[in-house]
Amino acid sequence: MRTETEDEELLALAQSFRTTLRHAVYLSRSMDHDGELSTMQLSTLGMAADAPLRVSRIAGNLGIRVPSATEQIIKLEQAGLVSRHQDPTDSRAVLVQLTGKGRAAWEEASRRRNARIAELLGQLDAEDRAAIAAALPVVAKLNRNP
Amino acid sequence: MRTETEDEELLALAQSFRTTLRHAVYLSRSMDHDGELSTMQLSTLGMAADAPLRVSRIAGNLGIRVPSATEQIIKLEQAGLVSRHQDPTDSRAVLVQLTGKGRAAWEEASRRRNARIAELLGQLDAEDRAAIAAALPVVAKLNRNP
DNA sequence: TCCTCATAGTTAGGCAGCCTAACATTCACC
DNA sequence: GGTGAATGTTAGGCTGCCTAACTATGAGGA
Repeated sequence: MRTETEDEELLALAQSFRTTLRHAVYLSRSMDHDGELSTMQLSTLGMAADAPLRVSRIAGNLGIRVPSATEQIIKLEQAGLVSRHQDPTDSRAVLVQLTGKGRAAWEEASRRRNARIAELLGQLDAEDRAAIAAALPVVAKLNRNP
Repeated sequence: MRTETEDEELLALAQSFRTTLRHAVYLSRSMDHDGELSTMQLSTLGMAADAPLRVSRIAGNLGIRVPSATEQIIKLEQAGLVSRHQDPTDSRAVLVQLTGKGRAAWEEASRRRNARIAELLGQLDAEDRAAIAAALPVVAKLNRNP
């Protein structure tokens, strides 16, 4: 059973969390112009980097609908970064695969973006960095729950 | 002077941070349909809640350009949530002020959104919540630096 | 005073990214 | 073999951001 005080503390934490979520979105947006690839496109490439992936899986992982994913993938295809093939085990499905150019672009953009974030995090002292490091896995949990 | 190992650790942290940033954006987007007000609109109302605010200040706080802020504010005005007045001390400037209806809508939406986040955070154990709480102020620092 | 430059905001036009609805195709199962 | 589910694509629309161009006002010097 939860007490009233605990509920109030939780709400206060939620309030701060909400503000920080907004900050995170700004941060993310400010990172979004490191070159030609948007964050979403970068994520898409990153997913397909390990193995060819279905459109529906990409959409699911990105948290967007299938038509929106199709749109992004078509753009990436037109840029020569991915190729689309029919899934041999299910002709309805389409497998999205990185091209050589796509892999190179992904690695380069990924490297550059990590460097920019590292620079940002490098301005923090060790204690603050530790706080960040401890919180990262927890945020991932939050996304799996709902 | 920074060692190579430290640099590598920093890059690894940056990589995780980047992933989590994406998670945060998803979380934020999933919160974005709790009613009629978008996150940006909610933030705008929140800013004007304390005192009437200039359009340029709102844009700056939101991290967007002035014309984009004007657009949002006009929508809020049309919805009857804010009013716009010429600044008496500078006729070029426009002060954005909450209406009664705007304040009520903001409080209601804010309360609802906090409750949803609290519910999410409530699923975490105390240790995880502490990790989140410790990291929140650090993210705010990151936004002030760049 | 008047001229010039800076500042505040709006308008116009464009683009990216997301959505739903409707559709074709294929699969799975009875 | 026929029916319903699953996978993508297409079409159309909306939101929210941007830059460029404009108006109006303020500030400061010749």
